[in-house]
Amino acid sequence: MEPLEKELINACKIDYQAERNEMTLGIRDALDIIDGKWKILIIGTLSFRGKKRFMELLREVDGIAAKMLSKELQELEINKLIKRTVCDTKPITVEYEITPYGKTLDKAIIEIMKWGVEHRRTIMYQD
Amino acid sequence: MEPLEKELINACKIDYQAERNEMTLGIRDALDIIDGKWKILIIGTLSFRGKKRFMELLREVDGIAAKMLSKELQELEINKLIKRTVCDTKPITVEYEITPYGKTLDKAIIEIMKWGVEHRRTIMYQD
DNA sequence: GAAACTGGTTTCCTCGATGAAACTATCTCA
DNA sequence: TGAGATAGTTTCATCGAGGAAACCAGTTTC
Repeated sequence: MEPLEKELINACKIDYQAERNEMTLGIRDALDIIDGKWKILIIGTLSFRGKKRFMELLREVDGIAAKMLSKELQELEINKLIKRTVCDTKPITVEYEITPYGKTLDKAIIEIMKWGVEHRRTIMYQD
Repeated sequence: MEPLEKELINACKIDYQAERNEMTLGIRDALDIIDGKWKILIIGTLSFRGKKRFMELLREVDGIAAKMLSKELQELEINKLIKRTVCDTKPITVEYEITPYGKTLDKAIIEIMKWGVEHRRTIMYQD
């Protein structure tokens, strides 16, 4: 095994019995949940900008269609990453907020975002 | 703006002029590149297990079809995340390896993997 | 009474992602 | 001479992601 892979496994606090297979499965599982164009943006919005109502999300997550937003929110709720609350206001409003479990994704999202921002700058200033 | 978002922007070393918009675009750009079921697995394999030949990748990235692998490798090469080298052996072999630029994705991949592994354990031991 | 806002659902459609399997071409070894 | 390994490409088919727009139901305002 590559020294680097050992280091990585260590970083992941994965016992050596588990190793590669569990890492691969881990990536797969994570991708199943955060897959697609929208989920990370939705989670990021709720996690870093606080709770939002449906229409607010529709406006803030640029370009998403109502159907997609609705579907993605349902999936995120099933996976316990966000919480949906119907408020007894008139007209009724619905609030979506990140759960403590959803917050555990912060680190990963921040790393993706940091890389993306750097990448975008790299591309813009080359050529 | 939420205090958390300020913190985040700080963490991203993004100047305050850029803020939200650049963060959103960053996530989008990152997703464009690492999107799909396979790219992170391929990059991870090359980054943590060292250079591989086509057939080795076909065997190690479980479940991928030759056509997909071929296509994904081309895209990753275009984005300068991996390097393709034709070796003058008989029969000719082709080596794929991660580039220094590709290595900059390590942190993000590790965070995704760590989350995925934890998530997998959470799911397995609940119920 | 009509329009506008809330939070969705439903229907219809298209296009691209992905898979399976066959095919190409070169080289080696038995 | 032909099987098997190298690294793909090509063809055909399917299925689901995602978008556009209409619709629904309740409330409130004009």
